[in-house]
Amino acid sequence: MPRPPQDLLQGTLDLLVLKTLSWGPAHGYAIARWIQQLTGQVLDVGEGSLYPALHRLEERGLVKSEWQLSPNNRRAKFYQLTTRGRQQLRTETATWTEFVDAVGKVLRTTAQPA
Amino acid sequence: MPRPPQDLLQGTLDLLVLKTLSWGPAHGYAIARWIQQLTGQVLDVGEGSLYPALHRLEERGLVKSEWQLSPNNRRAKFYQLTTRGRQQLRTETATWTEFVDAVGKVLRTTAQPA
DNA sequence: CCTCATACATCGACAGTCGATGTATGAAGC
DNA sequence: GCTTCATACATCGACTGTCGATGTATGAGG
Repeated sequence: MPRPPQDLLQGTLDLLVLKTLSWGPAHGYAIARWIQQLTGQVLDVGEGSLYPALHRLEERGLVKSEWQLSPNNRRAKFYQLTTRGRQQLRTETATWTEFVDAVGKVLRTTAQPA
Repeated sequence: MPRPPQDLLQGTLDLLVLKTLSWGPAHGYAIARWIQQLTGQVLDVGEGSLYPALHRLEERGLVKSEWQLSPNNRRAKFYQLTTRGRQQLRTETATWTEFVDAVGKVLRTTAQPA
């Protein structure tokens, strides 16, 4: 029997990155900004977490990278989802939802189970 | 500026345990069962994670323990929330909600932010 | 008796986060 | 020109928590 939710605990970053990339190719810095901005500062992705995550994802073949020039004319490594990455995004989203529901069930229970 | 959500990633277990104990005193084994049962096997709290967590919580003064006899006449250490633990439960629940909302915001966004 | 479920606990391997730090470069102001 | 700032990459070590395995003990049930 699988036990994926636990992996989810520290796997949220991967999910977030994958999702962000589903909007289109982006480089690390932009990914961090978008997440931060979108969540109103609630989520703060440190670069020390982000870059390793990106490398991890690339090694797993979920994203691929390419050096390009950013809009402001600076050298940047753009990441984009692969087909497998898109697939992974779907399954990880589902797992996340399942996990949140499960925690929610516990939090919403007011009486001790039988 | 605080950055609690990240701590939440591996802090979910604490929250779950705190919540479970809010239903009344319980021993470790029962806590694991309840969580597992309530979530329909989705969440599986390993004993190698649970006991350290319990000890951690006790050291932080959020729960206190007492040896007692379980219903089936077996020696067991019963944990119960302290006042500070109840407080902590409230704040951690709020943080969790905030975190889930934040992730949800990212997951529900379909277009690239400005 | 013998086995099973209960119930505690610890251990080492592993992985991921975090803050600090380092580098480089284009843009913008003076 | 010069300095400063934001962009953009990256790595490092310390720390923490999870996980699976393992160990012990004991009451209940056949």
